[in-house]
Amino acid sequence: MDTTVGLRERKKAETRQAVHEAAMRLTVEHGLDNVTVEAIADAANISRRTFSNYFAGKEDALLYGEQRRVWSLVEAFRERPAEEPTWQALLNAARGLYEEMGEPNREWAIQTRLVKQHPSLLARQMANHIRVERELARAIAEREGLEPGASRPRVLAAAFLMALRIAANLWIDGQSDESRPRSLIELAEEVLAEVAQPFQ
Amino acid sequence: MDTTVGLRERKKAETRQAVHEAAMRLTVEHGLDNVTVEAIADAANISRRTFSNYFAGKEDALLYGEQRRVWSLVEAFRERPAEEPTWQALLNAARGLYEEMGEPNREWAIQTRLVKQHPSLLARQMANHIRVERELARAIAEREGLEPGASRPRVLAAAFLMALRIAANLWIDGQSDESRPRSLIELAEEVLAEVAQPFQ
DNA sequence: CATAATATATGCCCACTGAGCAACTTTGCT
DNA sequence: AGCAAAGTTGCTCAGTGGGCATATATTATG
Repeated sequence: MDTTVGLRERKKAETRQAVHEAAMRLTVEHGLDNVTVEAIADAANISRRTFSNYFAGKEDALLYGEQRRVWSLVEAFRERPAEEPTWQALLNAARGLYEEMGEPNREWAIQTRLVKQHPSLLARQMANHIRVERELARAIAEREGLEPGASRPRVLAAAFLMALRIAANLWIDGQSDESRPRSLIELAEEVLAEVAQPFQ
Repeated sequence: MDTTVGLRERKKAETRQAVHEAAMRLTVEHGLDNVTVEAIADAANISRRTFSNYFAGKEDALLYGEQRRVWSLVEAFRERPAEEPTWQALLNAARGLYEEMGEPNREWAIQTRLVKQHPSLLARQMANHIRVERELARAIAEREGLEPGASRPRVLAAAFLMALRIAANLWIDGQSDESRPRSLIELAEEVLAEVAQPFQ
Protein backbone atom coordinates (compact mmCIF):
# COMPACT_ATOMS: atom_id res chain seq x y z
CA MET A 1 0.00 0.00 0.00
CA ASP A 2 2.46 2.56 1.22
CA THR A 3 5.12 1.53 -1.28
CA THR A 4 5.17 4.55 -3.52
CA VAL A 5 7.20 2.51 -5.96
CA GLY A 6 6.71 -1.22 -6.32
CA LEU A 7 9.36 -3.77 -7.05
CA ARG A 8 8.68 -3.38 -10.71
CA GLU A 9 9.54 0.29 -10.79
CA ARG A 10 12.57 -0.17 -8.64
CA LYS A 11 13.95 -2.90 -10.85
CA LYS A 12 13.40 -0.85 -13.94
CA ALA A 13 15.23 2.05 -12.41
CA GLU A 14 18.09 -0.22 -11.46
CA THR A 15 18.34 -1.68 -14.92
CA ARG A 16 18.26 1.74 -16.48
CA GLN A 17 21.05 2.88 -14.24
CA ALA A 18 23.05 -0.27 -14.94
CA VAL A 19 22.71 0.22 -18.68
CA HIS A 20 23.72 3.82 -18.33
CA GLU A 21 26.81 2.93 -16.36
CA ALA A 22 27.75 0.19 -18.76
CA ALA A 23 27.46 2.63 -21.62
CA MET A 24 29.64 5.15 -19.84
CA ARG A 25 32.31 2.63 -18.98
CA LEU A 26 32.52 1.12 -22.43
CA THR A 27 32.48 4.47 -24.15
CA VAL A 28 35.25 5.89 -22.01
CA GLU A 29 37.21 2.75 -22.65
CA HIS A 30 36.78 2.31 -26.39
CA GLY A 31 35.18 5.48 -27.72
CA LEU A 32 31.53 5.78 -28.66
CA ASP A 33 32.03 4.69 -32.25
CA ASN A 34 33.63 1.44 -31.23
CA VAL A 35 30.86 0.46 -28.84
CA THR A 36 27.81 -1.34 -30.15
CA VAL A 37 24.43 -1.44 -28.53
CA GLU A 38 24.91 -5.16 -28.19
CA ALA A 39 28.09 -4.68 -26.21
CA ILE A 40 26.35 -2.32 -23.83
CA ALA A 41 23.43 -4.68 -23.44
CA ASP A 42 25.79 -7.55 -22.71
CA ALA A 43 27.67 -5.55 -20.14
CA ALA A 44 24.38 -4.73 -18.44
CA ASN A 45 23.13 -8.31 -18.61
CA ILE A 46 20.17 -7.66 -20.80
CA SER A 47 19.40 -8.57 -24.38
CA ARG A 48 19.88 -6.19 -27.25
CA ARG A 49 16.15 -6.18 -27.72
CA THR A 50 15.55 -5.11 -24.17
CA PHE A 51 18.01 -2.28 -24.51
CA SER A 52 15.62 -0.80 -27.03
CA ASN A 53 12.88 -0.90 -24.42
CA TYR A 54 14.94 1.38 -22.20
CA PHE A 55 16.71 3.71 -24.56
CA ALA A 56 16.28 4.77 -28.13
CA GLY A 57 20.00 4.41 -28.76
CA LYS A 58 23.40 4.38 -27.13
CA GLU A 59 23.50 8.16 -27.05
CA ASP A 60 20.41 8.30 -24.90
CA ALA A 61 21.85 5.72 -22.55
CA LEU A 62 24.97 7.79 -22.24
CA LEU A 63 23.12 11.03 -21.61
CA TYR A 64 20.78 9.56 -19.05
CA GLY A 65 22.71 11.10 -16.16
CA GLU A 66 22.83 14.53 -17.71
CA GLN A 67 19.18 14.36 -18.50
CA ARG A 68 18.17 13.56 -14.94
CA ARG A 69 20.26 16.43 -13.71
CA VAL A 70 18.61 18.95 -15.97
CA TRP A 71 15.10 17.73 -15.26
CA SER A 72 15.69 17.95 -11.56
CA LEU A 73 16.52 21.58 -12.14
CA VAL A 74 13.06 22.19 -13.54
CA GLU A 75 11.60 20.38 -10.59
CA ALA A 76 13.62 22.48 -8.18
CA PHE A 77 12.35 25.61 -9.86
CA ARG A 78 8.77 24.47 -9.52
CA GLU A 79 9.27 24.12 -5.81
CA ARG A 80 10.60 27.62 -5.21
CA PRO A 81 8.28 29.83 -3.16
CA ALA A 82 5.86 31.85 -5.23
CA GLU A 83 6.97 35.16 -3.75
CA GLU A 84 10.41 35.00 -5.36
CA PRO A 85 10.71 36.89 -8.61
CA THR A 86 11.05 34.38 -11.41
CA TRP A 87 14.65 35.04 -12.28
CA GLN A 88 15.59 34.81 -8.63
CA ALA A 89 13.72 31.54 -8.36
CA LEU A 90 15.69 30.19 -11.29
CA LEU A 91 18.96 31.31 -9.74
CA ASN A 92 18.03 29.78 -6.41
CA ALA A 93 16.98 26.53 -8.02
CA ALA A 94 20.41 26.27 -9.61
CA ARG A 95 22.14 27.19 -6.38
CA GLY A 96 20.13 24.68 -4.41
CA LEU A 97 20.95 21.93 -6.85
CA TYR A 98 24.60 22.80 -6.76
CA GLU A 99 24.63 22.61 -2.98
CA GLU A 100 23.04 19.20 -3.19
CA MET A 101 25.37 17.83 -5.79
CA GLY A 102 28.57 19.73 -5.13
CA GLU A 103 31.27 20.28 -7.69
CA PRO A 104 30.83 17.97 -10.69
CA ASN A 105 32.12 14.45 -10.17
CA ARG A 106 34.14 12.41 -12.63
CA GLU A 107 31.16 11.15 -14.54
CA TRP A 108 29.71 14.60 -14.93
CA ALA A 109 32.94 15.92 -16.35
CA ILE A 110 33.51 12.98 -18.63
CA GLN A 111 30.02 13.21 -20.04
CA THR A 112 30.31 16.86 -20.75
CA ARG A 113 33.61 16.38 -22.49
CA LEU A 114 32.31 13.49 -24.57
CA VAL A 115 29.34 15.52 -25.66
CA LYS A 116 31.46 18.44 -26.72
CA GLN A 117 33.40 16.17 -29.02
CA HIS A 118 30.99 13.71 -30.52
CA PRO A 119 28.46 15.23 -32.94
CA SER A 120 25.79 12.59 -32.50
CA LEU A 121 25.90 13.02 -28.74
CA LEU A 122 25.71 16.74 -29.09
CA ALA A 123 22.67 16.41 -31.27
CA ARG A 124 20.80 14.21 -28.84
CA GLN A 125 21.75 16.38 -25.93
CA MET A 126 20.51 19.51 -27.56
CA ALA A 127 17.27 17.78 -28.44
CA ASN A 128 16.82 16.97 -24.78
CA HIS A 129 17.78 20.50 -23.94
CA ILE A 130 14.97 21.82 -26.04
CA ARG A 131 12.42 19.57 -24.45
CA VAL A 132 13.52 20.79 -21.05
CA GLU A 133 13.39 24.34 -22.25
CA ARG A 134 9.79 23.91 -23.31
CA GLU A 135 8.88 22.40 -20.00
CA LEU A 136 10.64 25.14 -18.09
CA ALA A 137 8.89 27.77 -20.17
CA ARG A 138 5.61 26.14 -19.30
CA ALA A 139 6.49 26.20 -15.61
CA ILE A 140 7.40 29.86 -15.82
CA ALA A 141 4.20 30.70 -17.64
CA GLU A 142 2.19 28.96 -14.95
CA ARG A 143 4.04 30.72 -12.16
CA GLU A 144 3.54 34.13 -13.72
CA GLY A 145 0.03 33.44 -14.91
CA LEU A 146 0.86 34.12 -18.55
CA GLU A 147 -0.64 32.45 -21.58
CA PRO A 148 1.55 29.63 -22.89
CA GLY A 149 2.04 31.51 -26.15
CA ALA A 150 3.70 34.52 -24.54
CA SER A 151 7.29 35.32 -25.36
CA ARG A 152 8.55 36.14 -21.88
CA PRO A 153 8.48 32.61 -20.45
CA ARG A 154 10.29 31.28 -23.47
CA VAL A 155 12.93 33.96 -23.27
CA LEU A 156 13.53 33.44 -19.58
CA ALA A 157 13.69 29.67 -19.89
CA ALA A 158 16.00 29.76 -22.86
CA ALA A 159 18.25 32.40 -21.37
CA PHE A 160 18.59 30.56 -18.12
CA LEU A 161 19.45 27.20 -19.64
CA MET A 162 21.71 28.90 -22.13
CA ALA A 163 23.68 30.46 -19.31
CA LEU A 164 24.13 27.12 -17.59
CA ARG A 165 25.20 25.52 -20.83
CA ILE A 166 27.81 28.18 -21.43
CA ALA A 167 29.04 27.93 -17.88
CA ALA A 168 29.45 24.18 -18.29
CA ASN A 169 31.42 24.72 -21.47
CA LEU A 170 33.65 27.31 -19.87
CA TRP A 171 34.19 24.97 -16.99
CA ILE A 172 35.20 22.10 -19.24
CA ASP A 173 37.50 24.28 -21.27
CA GLY A 174 39.09 25.55 -18.08
CA GLN A 175 39.61 22.06 -16.69
CA SER A 176 42.14 21.05 -19.24
CA ASP A 177 44.49 23.92 -19.79
CA GLU A 178 44.30 26.38 -16.92
CA SER A 179 46.50 26.23 -13.90
CA ARG A 180 43.77 27.00 -11.40
CA PRO A 181 40.41 26.04 -12.89
CA ARG A 182 37.45 27.96 -11.55
CA SER A 183 34.55 26.24 -9.89
CA LEU A 184 31.42 25.56 -11.85
CA ILE A 185 29.15 27.55 -9.58
CA GLU A 186 31.43 30.56 -9.81
CA LEU A 187 31.31 30.46 -13.59
CA ALA A 188 27.58 29.89 -13.59
CA GLU A 189 26.91 32.90 -11.38
CA GLU A 190 29.10 35.00 -13.60
CA VAL A 191 27.42 33.98 -16.82
CA LEU A 192 23.96 34.23 -15.34
CA ALA A 193 24.73 37.76 -14.19
CA GLU A 194 26.06 38.58 -17.63
CA VAL A 195 22.91 37.29 -19.27
CA ALA A 196 20.69 39.26 -16.93
CA GLN A 197 22.40 42.50 -17.90
CA PRO A 198 21.42 44.59 -20.86
CA PHE A 199 23.47 44.07 -23.99
CA GLN A 200 25.03 46.70 -26.15
CA MET B 1 40.56 31.36 -65.87
CA ASP B 2 38.04 33.83 -64.55
CA THR B 3 35.65 31.13 -63.47
CA THR B 4 35.64 31.60 -59.72
CA VAL B 5 33.91 28.26 -59.56
CA GLY B 6 34.66 25.53 -62.03
CA LEU B 7 32.15 23.22 -63.60
CA ARG B 8 32.84 20.73 -60.88
CA GLU B 9 31.81 23.03 -58.07
CA ARG B 10 28.76 24.21 -59.91
CA LYS B 11 27.55 20.69 -60.56
CA LYS B 12 28.06 19.72 -56.99
CA ALA B 13 26.04 22.68 -55.80
CA GLU B 14 23.29 21.81 -58.23
CA THR B 15 23.16 18.21 -57.12
CA ARG B 16 23.10 19.23 -53.49
CA GLN B 17 20.22 21.54 -54.15
CA ALA B 18 18.39 18.90 -56.16
CA VAL B 19 18.76 16.36 -53.38
CA HIS B 20 17.55 18.88 -50.87
CA GLU B 21 14.48 19.69 -52.92
CA ALA B 22 13.71 16.05 -53.51
CA ALA B 23 13.94 15.43 -49.80
CA MET B 24 11.60 18.32 -49.08
CA ARG B 25 9.06 17.24 -51.63
CA LEU B 26 8.96 13.61 -50.60
CA THR B 27 8.86 14.44 -46.92
CA VAL B 28 5.99 16.86 -47.28
CA GLU B 29 4.20 14.27 -49.34
CA HIS B 30 4.74 11.14 -47.27
CA GLY B 31 6.18 12.21 -43.95
CA LEU B 32 9.82 11.83 -43.02
CA ASP B 33 9.44 8.36 -41.57
CA ASN B 34 7.99 7.01 -44.77
CA VAL B 35 10.76 8.33 -46.96
CA THR B 36 13.92 6.31 -47.43
CA VAL B 37 17.28 7.64 -48.42
CA GLU B 38 16.99 5.52 -51.51
CA ALA B 39 13.75 7.20 -52.52
CA ILE B 40 15.34 10.62 -52.16
CA ALA B 41 18.36 9.53 -54.14
CA ASP B 42 16.14 8.15 -56.88
CA ALA B 43 14.13 11.34 -57.04
CA ALA B 44 17.34 13.31 -57.38
CA ASN B 45 18.79 10.95 -59.99
CA ILE B 46 21.74 9.80 -58.01
CA SER B 47 22.63 6.50 -56.42
CA ARG B 48 22.01 5.81 -52.78
CA ARG B 49 25.75 5.61 -52.30
CA THR B 50 26.25 9.04 -53.76
CA PHE B 51 23.65 10.46 -51.45
CA SER B 52 26.03 9.62 -48.63
CA ASN B 53 28.71 11.68 -50.31
CA TYR B 54 26.50 14.74 -50.03
CA PHE B 55 24.64 14.36 -46.77
CA ALA B 56 25.08 12.29 -43.65
CA GLY B 57 21.39 11.41 -43.65
CA LYS B 58 17.99 12.50 -44.81
CA GLU B 59 17.69 14.96 -41.96
CA ASP B 60 20.73 16.84 -43.15
CA ALA B 61 19.38 16.94 -46.66
CA LEU B 62 16.15 18.36 -45.36
CA LEU B 63 17.83 20.99 -43.21
CA TYR B 64 20.19 22.14 -45.93
CA GLY B 65 18.13 25.24 -46.63
CA GLU B 66 17.86 26.23 -43.03
CA GLN B 67 21.55 25.71 -42.56
CA ARG B 68 22.49 27.95 -45.42
CA ARG B 69 20.25 30.65 -44.04
CA VAL B 70 21.83 30.59 -40.61
CA TRP B 71 25.36 30.53 -41.93
CA SER B 72 24.69 33.49 -44.13
CA LEU B 73 23.71 35.33 -41.00
CA VAL B 74 27.16 34.82 -39.55
CA GLU B 75 28.64 35.99 -42.79
CA ALA B 76 26.46 39.08 -42.78
CA PHE B 77 27.61 39.86 -39.27
CA ARG B 78 31.24 39.56 -40.27
CA GLU B 79 30.67 42.17 -42.93
CA ARG B 80 29.16 44.80 -40.65
CA PRO B 81 31.32 47.91 -40.21
CA ALA B 82 33.67 47.70 -37.27
CA GLU B 83 32.37 50.89 -35.71
CA GLU B 84 29.00 49.40 -34.86
CA PRO B 85 28.67 48.09 -31.35
CA THR B 86 28.53 44.31 -31.50
CA TRP B 87 24.91 43.90 -30.52
CA GLN B 88 23.89 46.51 -33.05
CA ALA B 89 25.91 44.74 -35.71
CA LEU B 90 24.09 41.53 -34.92
CA LEU B 91 20.73 43.26 -35.11
CA ASN B 92 21.65 44.88 -38.38
CA ALA B 93 22.89 41.64 -39.85
CA ALA B 94 19.53 40.07 -39.10
CA ARG B 95 17.67 43.06 -40.48
CA GLY B 96 19.75 43.05 -43.64
CA LEU B 97 19.15 39.40 -44.21
CA TYR B 98 15.45 39.86 -43.67
CA GLU B 99 15.33 42.62 -46.23
CA GLU B 100 17.10 40.37 -48.68
CA MET B 101 14.89 37.40 -48.13
CA GLY B 102 11.58 38.93 -47.18
CA GLU B 103 8.92 37.21 -45.17
CA PRO B 104 9.52 33.45 -45.03
CA ASN B 105 8.41 31.57 -48.10
CA ARG B 106 6.57 28.28 -48.16
CA GLU B 107 9.66 26.15 -47.85
CA TRP B 108 10.93 28.12 -44.88
CA ALA B 109 7.66 27.70 -43.06
CA ILE B 110 7.30 24.05 -43.88
CA GLN B 111 10.79 23.27 -42.72
CA THR B 112 10.33 25.03 -39.45
CA ARG B 113 7.10 23.24 -38.80
CA LEU B 114 8.58 19.86 -39.68
CA VAL B 115 11.48 20.46 -37.36
CA LYS B 116 9.22 21.40 -34.48
CA GLN B 117 7.45 18.09 -34.81
CA HIS B 118 10.02 15.49 -35.69
CA PRO B 119 12.49 14.72 -32.90
CA SER B 120 15.28 13.50 -35.13
CA LEU B 121 15.09 16.66 -37.21
CA LEU B 122 15.09 18.78 -34.13
CA ALA B 123 18.19 17.02 -32.90
CA ARG B 124 20.11 17.60 -36.10
CA GLN B 125 19.01 21.17 -36.32
CA MET B 126 20.12 21.96 -32.84
CA ALA B 127 23.46 20.34 -33.52
CA ASN B 128 23.89 22.66 -36.48
CA HIS B 129 22.76 25.51 -34.33
CA ILE B 130 25.54 24.86 -31.87
CA ARG B 131 28.15 24.78 -34.57
CA VAL B 132 26.92 28.11 -35.83
CA GLU B 133 26.92 29.47 -32.33
CA ARG B 134 30.55 28.55 -31.91
CA GLU B 135 31.46 30.18 -35.17
CA LEU B 136 29.52 33.31 -34.32
CA ALA B 137 31.20 33.46 -30.93
CA ARG B 138 34.54 33.26 -32.67
CA ALA B 139 33.56 36.09 -35.00
CA ILE B 140 32.48 38.22 -32.07
CA ALA B 141 35.68 37.50 -30.18
CA GLU B 142 37.69 38.56 -33.20
CA ARG B 143 35.70 41.73 -33.67
CA GLU B 144 36.08 42.73 -30.04
CA GLY B 145 39.64 41.54 -29.73
CA LEU B 146 38.87 39.15 -26.91
CA GLU B 147 40.49 35.81 -26.22
CA PRO B 148 38.47 32.92 -27.58
CA GLY B 149 37.98 31.58 -24.07
CA ALA B 150 36.15 34.67 -22.83
CA SER B 151 32.55 34.38 -21.77
CA ARG B 152 31.16 37.53 -23.39
CA PRO B 153 31.36 36.36 -27.02
CA ARG B 154 29.71 33.11 -26.17
CA VAL B 155 26.93 34.84 -24.29
CA LEU B 156 26.27 37.32 -27.06
CA ALA B 157 26.30 34.67 -29.77
CA ALA B 158 24.05 32.33 -27.85
CA ALA B 159 21.64 35.06 -26.80
CA PHE B 160 21.32 36.36 -30.32
CA LEU B 161 20.66 33.01 -31.94
CA MET B 162 18.38 32.07 -29.10
CA ALA B 163 16.27 35.14 -29.74
CA LEU B 164 15.95 34.30 -33.42
CA ARG B 165 15.03 30.74 -32.62
CA ILE B 166 12.31 31.86 -30.23
CA ALA B 167 11.01 34.36 -32.73
CA ALA B 168 10.80 31.66 -35.36
CA ASN B 169 8.87 29.46 -32.96
CA LEU B 170 6.48 32.22 -32.04
CA TRP B 171 5.98 32.92 -35.70
CA ILE B 172 5.17 29.31 -36.48
CA ASP B 173 2.81 29.03 -33.55
CA GLY B 174 1.09 32.22 -34.65
CA GLN B 175 0.71 31.06 -38.23
CA SER B 176 -1.75 28.32 -37.45
CA ASP B 177 -4.19 29.63 -34.92
CA GLU B 178 -4.17 33.41 -34.85
CA SER B 179 -6.45 35.53 -36.92
CA ARG B 180 -3.82 38.09 -37.85
CA PRO B 181 -0.40 36.48 -37.61
CA ARG B 182 2.45 38.87 -36.92
CA SER B 183 5.40 39.20 -39.23
CA LEU B 184 8.60 37.38 -38.45
CA ILE B 185 10.72 40.51 -38.32
CA GLU B 186 8.33 42.14 -35.91
CA LEU B 187 8.53 39.17 -33.57
CA ALA B 188 12.28 38.99 -33.92
CA GLU B 189 12.75 42.64 -33.00
CA GLU B 190 10.53 42.18 -30.01
CA VAL B 191 12.31 39.11 -28.71
CA LEU B 192 15.73 40.60 -29.39
CA ALA B 193 14.75 43.68 -27.41
CA GLU B 194 13.47 41.48 -24.61
CA VAL B 195 16.71 39.55 -24.49
CA ALA B 196 18.77 42.71 -24.41
CA GLN B 197 16.92 43.96 -21.36
CA PRO B 198 17.86 43.07 -17.80
CA PHE B 199 15.92 40.21 -16.28
CA GLN B 200 14.24 40.15 -12.93
C1' DC C 1 45.48 18.37 -78.17
C1' DA C 2 46.83 14.38 -75.63
C1' DT C 3 47.55 12.61 -71.51
C1' DA C 4 48.33 12.52 -66.66
C1' DA C 5 46.37 13.75 -62.14
C1' DT C 6 42.59 14.37 -59.46
C1' DA C 7 37.85 14.43 -57.96
C1' DT C 8 33.42 12.34 -58.19
C1' DA C 9 29.89 8.63 -58.97
C1' DT C 10 28.64 4.13 -58.48
C1' DG C 11 28.18 -0.76 -57.20
C1' DC C 12 29.03 -4.24 -53.93
C1' DC C 13 29.35 -5.45 -49.50
C1' DC C 14 28.84 -5.85 -44.43
C1' DA C 15 28.06 -4.68 -39.63
C1' DC C 16 24.83 -2.13 -36.97
C1' DT C 17 20.35 -0.47 -35.82
C1' DG C 18 15.30 0.08 -34.52
C1' DA C 19 11.24 -1.99 -34.23
C1' DG C 20 7.18 -5.39 -34.99
C1' DC C 21 5.71 -9.80 -33.57
C1' DA C 22 4.95 -13.71 -30.69
C1' DA C 23 6.27 -16.62 -27.10
C1' DC C 24 7.67 -16.74 -22.43
C1' DT C 25 8.62 -14.97 -17.55
C1' DT C 26 8.00 -11.97 -13.74
C1' DT C 27 5.28 -9.00 -10.83
C1' DG C 28 1.00 -7.12 -8.87
C1' DC C 29 -3.59 -7.71 -7.26
C1' DT C 30 -7.40 -10.08 -5.19
C1' DA D 1 -3.31 -19.64 -5.49
C1' DG D 2 -4.54 -17.80 -9.78
C1' DC D 3 -5.23 -14.44 -13.15
C1' DA D 4 -4.13 -10.05 -15.50
C1' DA D 5 -0.69 -6.77 -16.61
C1' DA D 6 3.89 -5.57 -17.55
C1' DG D 7 8.46 -6.78 -18.89
C1' DT D 8 11.94 -9.72 -21.39
C1' DT D 9 13.71 -12.15 -25.11
C1' DG D 10 14.67 -14.25 -29.75
C1' DC D 11 13.65 -13.93 -34.41
C1' DT D 12 13.38 -11.34 -38.29
C1' DC D 13 13.66 -7.55 -41.70
C1' DA D 14 14.12 -3.23 -43.94
C1' DG D 15 17.00 0.70 -43.64
C1' DT D 16 21.42 2.81 -42.93
C1' DG D 17 26.38 4.46 -43.07
C1' DG D 18 30.58 3.76 -44.78
C1' DG D 19 34.90 1.07 -46.63
C1' DC D 20 36.73 -0.41 -50.81
C1' DA D 21 37.47 -0.91 -55.75
C1' DT D 22 36.25 0.59 -60.17
C1' DA D 23 34.44 3.49 -63.74
C1' DT D 24 33.77 8.09 -65.27
C1' DA D 25 34.15 13.04 -65.54
C1' DT D 26 36.84 17.31 -64.83
C1' DT D 27 40.96 19.81 -64.54
C1' DA D 28 45.87 20.55 -64.99
C1' DT D 29 50.08 19.98 -67.56
C1' DG D 30 53.34 19.22 -71.16
